Amino acid sequence: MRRVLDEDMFDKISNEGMDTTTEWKIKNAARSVFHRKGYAATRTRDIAEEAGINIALLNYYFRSKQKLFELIMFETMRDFLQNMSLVFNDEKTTLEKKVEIMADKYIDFITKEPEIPLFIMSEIRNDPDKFLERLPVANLIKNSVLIKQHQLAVEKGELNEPNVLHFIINMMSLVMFPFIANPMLKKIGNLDDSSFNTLMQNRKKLIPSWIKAMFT
Amino acid sequence: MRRVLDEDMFDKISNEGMDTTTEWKIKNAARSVFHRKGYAATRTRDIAEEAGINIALLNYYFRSKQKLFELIMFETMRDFLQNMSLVFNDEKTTLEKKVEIMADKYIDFITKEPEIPLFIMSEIRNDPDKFLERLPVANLIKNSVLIKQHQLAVEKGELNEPNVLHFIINMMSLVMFPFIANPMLKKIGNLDDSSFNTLMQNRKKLIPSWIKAMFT
DNA sequence: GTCTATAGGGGGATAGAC
DNA sequence: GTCTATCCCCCTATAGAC
Repeated sequence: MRRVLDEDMFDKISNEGMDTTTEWKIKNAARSVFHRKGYAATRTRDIAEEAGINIALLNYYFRSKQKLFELIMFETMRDFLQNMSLVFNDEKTTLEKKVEIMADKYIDFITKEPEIPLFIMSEIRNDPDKFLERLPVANLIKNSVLIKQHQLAVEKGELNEPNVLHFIINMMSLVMFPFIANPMLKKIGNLDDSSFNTLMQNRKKLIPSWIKAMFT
Repeated sequence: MRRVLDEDMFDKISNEGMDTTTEWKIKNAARSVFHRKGYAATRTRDIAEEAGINIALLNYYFRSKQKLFELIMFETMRDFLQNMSLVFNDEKTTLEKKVEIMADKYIDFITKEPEIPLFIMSEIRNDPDKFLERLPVANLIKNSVLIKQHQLAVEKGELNEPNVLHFIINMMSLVMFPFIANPMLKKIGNLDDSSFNTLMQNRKKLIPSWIKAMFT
């Protein structure tokens, strides 16, 4: 079953139980290599090798390196944003609780695929419009429950900083930056992968208390 | 005067009043393009064009794309670390004052060349040992005055978190992450370049007060 | 020092057999 | 669907004239 990739990207992202097909093996290898090296430094040969197939087959299924990359990029951003959206738009949790869940969920999510934050930021830089225009990045956050709750808290005088952007930036910074600067931080702190992960686990509890201290 | 690049990189980094030579034009173009696109996505043609010369001349002065890149990378990291070192190792300032200076100096430094944080993190990922082994990244921080002051403050019971790594990570996160996530944040906050810069100027004062709130 | 012309190699993509 | 063989373009680097 050959994939046609000319329609809406998001239709193509579902993986309907094809977890062991050739297509799946290629996509998995592509995700791994693209995440690790970025688009420009990745050779289709690397992907083929990691998938245990050859380049011809890669082009048979995905038409081109470019098309395969866009698929991976959109899938990755979808996962990244979905995680955020779920937390930001939960009607049942308080603002304070949202920070806890965000730290907890995101640190687990990124620990499993630690290359994702740097990958996303790098590739967005290369073509901001392409990936930001097509995805509901802004709306997803602008209309979120979290924004409304923050606005309400500001009006009640519960927060010392009215600009919600600082709130969002700081939350994201404290969670994601350590993964982006991972090699440098491991060097500075004499950490191996295991102790780095422990450090990040500790931050799950620290970050909510820090956010609270900063803004109240 | 042809450059020989086989010796210690740092000897080559001084620019002794050659601010208008061809070599200088090429290096400047290279810095700009490498910072913007990264090593893999950069073509020597791009650099030559931006410098207003041709590829042959680029190779005449710098031997190869690889060598030219390493020069730029080491210069960039040197500037990046030097800025940090000056703050971290000032004997005369308190820990609290260091945070103020760090936020102030770094935000100005990065605002002038906003691509630097993402550039450094991306290229270090591609070859962590190459760039981290040769530079005094770790020692520069481990033996710093800031670390000693932090240790002392912990012993006096003035800080609520004994691990200095969290202190350093949070300071770096709050300053650098916004630049790394720039396109996404501009999208989320409906910002143009000018209002983004204003936001960062505001953070100069906010970050020190936040750090204080977090740790005391 | 600076250019034009070109060599040389790597990497993406396809043809065609099975 | 999957492979081998091959095409061809693009990019880096160099030769050689000025």
